[in-house]
Amino acid sequence: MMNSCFLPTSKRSKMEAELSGSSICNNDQDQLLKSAKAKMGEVKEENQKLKRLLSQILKEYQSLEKQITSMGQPKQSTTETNSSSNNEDDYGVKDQDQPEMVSLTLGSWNNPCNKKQNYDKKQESDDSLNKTRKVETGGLELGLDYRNPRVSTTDSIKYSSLENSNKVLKEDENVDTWTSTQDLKVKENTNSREVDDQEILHQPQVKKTRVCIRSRCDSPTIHDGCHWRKYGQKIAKGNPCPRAYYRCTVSPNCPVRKQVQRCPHDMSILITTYEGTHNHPLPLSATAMASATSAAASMIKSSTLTSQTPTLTRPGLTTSSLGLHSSNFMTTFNNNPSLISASCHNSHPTVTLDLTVPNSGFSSFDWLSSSSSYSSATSSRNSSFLNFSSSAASSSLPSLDFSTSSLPTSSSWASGYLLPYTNHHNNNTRTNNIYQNPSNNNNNVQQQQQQQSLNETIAAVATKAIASNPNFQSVLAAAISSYVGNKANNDQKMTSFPSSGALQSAESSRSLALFPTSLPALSTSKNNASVAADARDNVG
DNA sequence: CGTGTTTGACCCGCGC
DNA sequence: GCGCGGGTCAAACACG
Repeated sequence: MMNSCFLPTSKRSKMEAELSGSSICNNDQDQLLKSAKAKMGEVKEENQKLKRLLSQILKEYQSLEKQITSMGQPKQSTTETNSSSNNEDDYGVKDQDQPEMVSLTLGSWNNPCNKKQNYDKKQESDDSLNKTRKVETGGLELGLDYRNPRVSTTDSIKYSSLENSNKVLKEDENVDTWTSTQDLKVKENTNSREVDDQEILHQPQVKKTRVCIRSRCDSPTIHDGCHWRKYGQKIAKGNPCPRAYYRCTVSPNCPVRKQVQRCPHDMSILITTYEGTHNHPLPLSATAMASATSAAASMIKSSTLTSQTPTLTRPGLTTSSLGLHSSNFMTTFNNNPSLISASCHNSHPTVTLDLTVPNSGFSSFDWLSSSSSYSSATSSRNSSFLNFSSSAASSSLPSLDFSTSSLPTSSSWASGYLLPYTNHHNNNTRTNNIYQNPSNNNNNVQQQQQQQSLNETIAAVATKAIASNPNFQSVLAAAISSYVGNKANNDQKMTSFPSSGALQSAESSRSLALFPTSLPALSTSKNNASVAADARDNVG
């Protein structure tokens, strides 16, 4: 803004001339321009392909939707779905009164039939003693549950059901690598991936998967959209800071626990450890965190990211050998080995997502809506959101917000609505955000051009990252779910992307801000490989 | 009065 | 078997 306003006229005109292409360029510049134009063309082409893909999947979704609503026993088709659809009584709210819920689950205990028993402490104890938990209860589940009460009260669809194949569900089960059960050994293993899994299975019994998130946070705890009740506090050995124990109180029987502790070496770092799987739908505001944690677990599961985890990762299985994981998203993690890692503490497989690493893809994981900030939220910041922002220059991921509607109090979560990127978010504190407020007085044409170019570049990068992800189709499905729900909800909650870009063209005026957090989180299925491969090829 | 927090006691798994 | 440490319970307390 400064540079364009206060540049000498001659220099400015020269720059403008260069931008407009009227100046005499040497061959290099010419080639650069040509290559840039070619890339722009590729991006546009990619946009069209994505758009077609999206519409195709949307059709698929709608047809499935019709099938499910027409089915007499809709729940039978979603036997792998978590128990959210049966939890109506837990909330005392009928489906039709509930806001749409997206349930991201991570961990085990996904057997809805034995849910109550599973959460019973004694039962858990028995399970741990038996050491022969069944696959259904001991497996690590990663699922997305979409509930749209306006369509049907029983259309709780696991995202993978969109894959239109039972094989997918089977594959998803087999993806579990951290189950301790011996039963898995009995399973027929016919492909190489399962052979890899076998190596994992030989490790000693492991407990529930934990996801540890390290983030810089001043408030006592990060706000992740769920409602927690503190039930204990301990001084852990080796750390002068007390460790607080929380349990999820969104549902009375929810087994999810959370531990919060300050890093002994850096008090500004808050270490939050999640354990267990929510047995209830999560508000969208909570799915952000669930996405992040699931993403970590998913990525750890699908490839070797660090050398710190010889027992939990798959030897010999690298991103290149996976082939399909060579996205920018993966690159982001691979370039920051400390960003995500897996370890095993007290037989708990633990995924650590370090959001304090500078210049990472998630360099500033801002939980602006910390519990302490809710009560003091002003009108200018009544929208709670978390932000996976990144440095535009160094990151492979664009800055995108995963926003939700405002939450009324610190002790209650409200129904979250997916609110795509809005500029007013940037007016607050994040000055390094690559998207600038267009209402800035210093804007001029050149800056707008640069902004647009930057946005397009970012969109291209995002598109590439998205398209090259094997979970692309699932993400699209999730996005569609979000889209469908929001469409029926209130279009006024949706705002358009600030500038033209791939995402915008992919879904008319709606940007899919869901992508950044849900990308790696939604699926462990390998069946998206073909889609991802196609997309990657298209991206080039 | 309902809800959430604090804190000492207790339980249990693990290592020696 | 014993001690240690992590995790949980539950009564007392605080707060709106």
